Amino acid sequence: MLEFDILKKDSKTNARAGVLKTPHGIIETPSYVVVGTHGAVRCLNSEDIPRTLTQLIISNTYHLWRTFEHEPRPAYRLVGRSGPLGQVLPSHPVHGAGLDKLNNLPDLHDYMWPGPIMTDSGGFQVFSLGFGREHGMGKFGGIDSRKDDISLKSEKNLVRVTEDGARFNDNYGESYLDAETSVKIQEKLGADIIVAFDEPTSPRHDYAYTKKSLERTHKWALRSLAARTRKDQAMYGVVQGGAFRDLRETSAKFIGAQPFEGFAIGGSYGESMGAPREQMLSVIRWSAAHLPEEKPRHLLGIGRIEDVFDAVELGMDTFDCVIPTREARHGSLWTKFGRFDIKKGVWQGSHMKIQSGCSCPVCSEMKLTRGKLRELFKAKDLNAGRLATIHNIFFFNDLLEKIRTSIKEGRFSEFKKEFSANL
RNA sequence: GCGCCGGUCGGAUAGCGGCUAUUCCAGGGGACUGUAAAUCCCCGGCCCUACGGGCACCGAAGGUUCGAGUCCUUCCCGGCGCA
Repeated sequence: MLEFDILKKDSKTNARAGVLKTPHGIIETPSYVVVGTHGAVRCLNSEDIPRTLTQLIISNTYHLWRTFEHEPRPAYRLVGRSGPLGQVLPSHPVHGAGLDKLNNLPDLHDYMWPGPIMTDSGGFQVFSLGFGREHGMGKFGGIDSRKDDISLKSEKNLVRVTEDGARFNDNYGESYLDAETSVKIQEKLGADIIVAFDEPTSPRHDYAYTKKSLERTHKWALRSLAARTRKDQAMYGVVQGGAFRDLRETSAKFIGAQPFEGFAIGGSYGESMGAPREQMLSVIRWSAAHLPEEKPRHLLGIGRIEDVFDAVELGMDTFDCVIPTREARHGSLWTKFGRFDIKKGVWQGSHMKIQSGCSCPVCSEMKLTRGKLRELFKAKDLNAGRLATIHNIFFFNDLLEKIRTSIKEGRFSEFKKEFSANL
């Protein structure tokens, strides 16, 4: 169901280049994993995805389960079917809702794209809708970046975690998710790689809570394994333990010893115990050291370029992150010299390409200028987000391809240094 | 010339006697890390001993009032109508 071959190990670092084989295609690693939470990469059509060098997409158990239960058509497929680049045809209805929640869930390979897919367990929502909100913590940085006003940082905790699972109270009402339900949903969604149900802890949780939560996550991991009925899906176990070294090591040893086909490192990195970034790198170091070397390792939710370079260096194989897609929608376009905001006045009427020499379809086929893209953003044209998203995803995937090549050619460290210098 | 209507931050707006003048757009700045995010936050007249404070301000000038963008008078400007 999942084969992983390491083709080359870097001599100076723990970086490795490999191939991950799934029933729906192969993934060369290290690889970026594009986020398609609701069963669609936001702003893109199924036809756009193959043009972005994408190898693997991650969708979310919680969101798909909740939206398919309540909405006939998840809102994020509104862009429509694509025609030639630059055109959007009227959207087509996507039917899903009915009476039986689980029966309505689509197989993501039919619904989203036919290539390799992974699904997250919904575990992150236990945190992000729960203590994440209560503590004003996001995935990274320790605060909700959307709010400058400190009084607004803390919001209502919408989750109640018990030993058995998590009770949610979101916009749709109440719901309950546990390891068995998550696996059942993930089996219905049919991804090539599914993830064990876990509880990420907040950086503001103390040692005692983090330890207790970790024990729960381990229990849920075993239950997730036991709940499996399909033989064609791989399952990744998740290492937790906050920023506590002994807990991370314990977790990596425990999870690493279970019959998972791969492993993931999860968590939220905040300011409580030193700089968030250093904290994350330590966590990867502590965890990776105790995971079986021959199996694939995924870093959950991490995604800035510098983070990817460091994570690759520490032996991680795949990374998923909303940065390329979200920033694209928000007007941040990536180039090898860093990112720029396409909405700024300086780009009005500009004849410059997004990035000269870029071989993404938007730059090389459409030859879209910054001025034109800015115009689309200003007009709130749906193609603005779409074209920006295509460019950004291509940029990240292309970068990872270069990283792979550099590892295979034994010059990863040099490439990292060289590329980082321009950012 | 007469009569109506109107002049509020770059544009458009709210405000109908009560303390720091509203909102939207445009403009400037910033954020975004297993997506309740095609989103959110900040700035936007002048001055200062600048995480605070002072002074202005609603076409202009007077007036009424404890208090006026808001009421009155005159003037200026714009639109419409009538001569």
